[in-house]
Amino acid sequence: MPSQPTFLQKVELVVSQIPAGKVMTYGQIAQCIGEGTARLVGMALSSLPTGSSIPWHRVVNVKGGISPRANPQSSLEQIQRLLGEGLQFNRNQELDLNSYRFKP
DNA sequence: AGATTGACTGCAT
DNA sequence: CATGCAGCCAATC
Repeated sequence: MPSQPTFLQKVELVVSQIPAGKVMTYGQIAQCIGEGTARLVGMALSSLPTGSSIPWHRVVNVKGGISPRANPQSSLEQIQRLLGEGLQFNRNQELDLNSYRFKP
């Protein structure tokens, strides 16, 4: 009998619901879960193991861009994956949330 | 067990 | 418009 789901697992559940070509902000995910805050979402994703089946690359900050992180190589990978899904970055290296934000 | 950290966000200056 | 600070709370040491 499994124990109660951790916050991390709740985040994984919501993130896995994001369709390709769309993105969600940290705060939006926290609100969708109904518990925690944007920071907790970011921390949860930081603890995800490499090769996770979770589309964590579809999670961006409220600006539609990639937040600065401990491992810059990972942010680059996130951009590459989003480009591969057909999203387009503007000259500020940010996405247009008015078009790409996933609205449940 | 308690202290520190951090992939955020909004408001103030 | 840029920069600073406070609040949020699980995960980690």
